[in-house]
Amino acid sequence: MNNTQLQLSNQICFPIYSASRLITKAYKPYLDELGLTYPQYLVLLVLWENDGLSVNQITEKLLLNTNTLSPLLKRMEKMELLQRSRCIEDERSVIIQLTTKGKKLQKRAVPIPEKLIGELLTDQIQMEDILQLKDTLCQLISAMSNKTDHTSKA
Amino acid sequence: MNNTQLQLSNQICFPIYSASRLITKAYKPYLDELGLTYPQYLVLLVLWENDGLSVNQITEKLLLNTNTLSPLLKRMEKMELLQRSRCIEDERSVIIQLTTKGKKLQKRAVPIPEKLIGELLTDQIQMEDILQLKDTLCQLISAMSNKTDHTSKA
DNA sequence: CACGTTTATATCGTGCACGATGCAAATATA
DNA sequence: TATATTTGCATCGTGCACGATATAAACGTG
Repeated sequence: MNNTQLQLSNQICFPIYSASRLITKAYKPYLDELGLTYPQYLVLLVLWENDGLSVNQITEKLLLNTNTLSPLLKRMEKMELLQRSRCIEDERSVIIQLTTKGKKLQKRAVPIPEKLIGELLTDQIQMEDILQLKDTLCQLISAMSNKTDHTSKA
Repeated sequence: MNNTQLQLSNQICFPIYSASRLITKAYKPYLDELGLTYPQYLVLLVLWENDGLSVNQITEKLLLNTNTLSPLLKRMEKMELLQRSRCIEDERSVIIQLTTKGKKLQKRAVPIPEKLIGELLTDQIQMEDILQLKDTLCQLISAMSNKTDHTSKA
């Protein structure tokens, strides 16, 4: 059986999966300097942009579930990057707020995106390609994220 | 501080990361029927195309390390999808061979890629966009995978 | 042929992802 | 206002990913 459909080289999903892993790996040396993992960096990006969000609001922005974010946020609290506190108006909600240490980290994170882009660009890949890649991916994401909710219930 | 660079919406890596997770999730219902995870499915894609490869040869095709594949292959052996055996010429190598059960699964996997593509296509995203997406990603991957070797050594 | 080096694989520890489930606060409905 | 339902978050178990390390086989060099 020689199924063209099943050849690895013809799969669209495998390049996305591999690229995601390789890019996370490319981030690592820069994030290591800040003592962060890639998902932790994503949480900080959200909070730097908008501090004091609830756990649920962060799950919506990152398309992650609470069962991923809860332990992640606890680790970040232990690292003294942020503080978790129950919302007064709604005791179910947990509000995440940056500590001074968490806020200060932003300045050191500023140069990272530019460095990463620099590593991605080659003779073959121009900035224009990257932007188009991003555009297509975002359309894919919005098409797919409609189909799944982000609670951890089936 | 209002850093455009650090806005989540301006990151190229976040869409790749999210798309990868969402696509794996889209595969899940189909792979559940076969009792497979997405990485296990990838291993089978490789073996269906070329049975009897060594662990190292599989790591090269999937850009994964042995410390990821070793336990994964052991689980698949326990599932009776494949067999692991030391190579006779070189006792260091482990040869992976599909069992009858592993080979039979291919027939049930054939319709999966087409179904997935069907879910990705919308008014906004045509087949042409998907193919270009794949092309750019593959160039990114080849650019990045040159920078890292796939052993688990630093 | 001894011995240092490389190569192929495995093990360990940590941190995601995520389905399933639990629980308490808030809300809706009878 | 009791009770059922929904909502927000947490916990648990399993399976990746991956850096660090270990181990044995193969290889290279004197």
